[in-house]
Amino acid sequence: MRSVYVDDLQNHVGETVTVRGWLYSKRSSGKLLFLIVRDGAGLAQCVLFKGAVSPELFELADSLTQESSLKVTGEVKKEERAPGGYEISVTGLEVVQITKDYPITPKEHGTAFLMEHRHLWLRSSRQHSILRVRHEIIKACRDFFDSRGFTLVDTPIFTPAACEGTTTLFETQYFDQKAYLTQSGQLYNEATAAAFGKSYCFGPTFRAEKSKTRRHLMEFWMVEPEVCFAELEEVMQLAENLVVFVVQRVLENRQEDLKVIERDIAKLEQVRSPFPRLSYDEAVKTLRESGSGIEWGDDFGAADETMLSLMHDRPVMVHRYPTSVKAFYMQPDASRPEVALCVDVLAPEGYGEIIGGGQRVHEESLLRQRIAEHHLPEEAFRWYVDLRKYGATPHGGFGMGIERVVAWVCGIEHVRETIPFPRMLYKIYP
RNA sequence: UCCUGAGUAGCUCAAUGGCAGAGCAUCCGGCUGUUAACCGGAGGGUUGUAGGUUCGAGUCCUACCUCAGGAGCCA
Repeated sequence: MRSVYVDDLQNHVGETVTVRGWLYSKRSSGKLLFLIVRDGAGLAQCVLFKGAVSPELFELADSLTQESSLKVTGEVKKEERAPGGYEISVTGLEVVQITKDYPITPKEHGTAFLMEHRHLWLRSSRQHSILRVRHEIIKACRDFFDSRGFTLVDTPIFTPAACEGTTTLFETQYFDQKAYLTQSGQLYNEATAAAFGKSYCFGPTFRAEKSKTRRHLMEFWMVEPEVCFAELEEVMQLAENLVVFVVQRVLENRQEDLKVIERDIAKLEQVRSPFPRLSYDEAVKTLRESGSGIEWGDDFGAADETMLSLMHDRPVMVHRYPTSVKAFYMQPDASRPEVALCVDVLAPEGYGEIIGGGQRVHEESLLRQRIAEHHLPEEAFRWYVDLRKYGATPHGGFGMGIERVVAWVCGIEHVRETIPFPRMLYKIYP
């Protein structure tokens, strides 16, 4: 018998096919039995009339429990009343395993309970849709860079030194020496960009900060492009184009999933170029007028970022932060060295920072000075300084946090639902 | 790390210091077009842990544990 996936049923109307999957739910009105079968591609309603099938088959179907694995065979019919528009009239059923006491029932549950059962929660339609949007976003990022001449060049997960000296890193043993899990591929990207002209990396990132908010994970994914000869303006344009492209692709390909998640599509349709741009100076002025106690020189607090994010209907780009609140490698503005040539992209609707980046220091002497000022180990950065000795160019790039983008695009509260198995503060199960 | 809140049936939640409850799930019965189906019945409890106050504690007090929300921290 021909096995098909549920999203392909429309091409098999009138044929007898087999669907392999799990029982999502069951409804019965006496001699009429509806099985909703989930196969990963979709949900299919399967129907049995007592009398029209053998008593054994009806009995077997009636004994199925939620999440039992099975192979169901029957004729595909177009049926308006069925979710998805197609229905299978069951003529055969093979039970692979009867499931007992599946913990997640069709009723409501708290997030603590659901996170404890994350390995099973992934089967629920809402979680399933969120992760399909995540897949689309990741694929869109790769397509965006691949079609613009970027080369994917992966950067290492194990790194030899606490590079920036700012974030707290996860320390691990690397034979007889200490190593740290990467907090960013950016420094290595600068080396690969000088080899490939423009490059990007896409991988997991680790931060040991004890952050406990809806925007933070200990392990998350970042896509980081780096472009030689690019100055701040070019970096900002690239970031804007990427965000527009990604949102557009989700709107094109994942309408069904956005519907399941109940996302307000109109808000995403507003995400078009050009994005509003705001210098840090202007942002501080606006925030102070709105009642924030922020002083020039402070980094934005969570409330400030949310406020800025709520002021616009599309992502807003904030550029030229004070050099003192940014990383050591940020290139200072030549006309105003107290500000850095950097940019953050804040997603609308209160979601906040999804991208951070800018132009990097490209002069050897200035970089050496910065390394000294930040008390960073000179030896660990020897290779990084080398990049400024051999064919230095102005260059820049940014990092985009995938989970924050998924949370924003899906319109969900917390980043923990945007990654299959979130690593949270003190929580590493399952 | 700090602040706030919550832990009661498998799940989601009620219960003025005075008999431990409901809905869903499970099991049994009924129903030929259901959409979180519906209707009837049954079983299901060391009220997070340890101590204390009280004639009497799920409820009040103390400590601890766990979870949630937020802050700080965080290219």
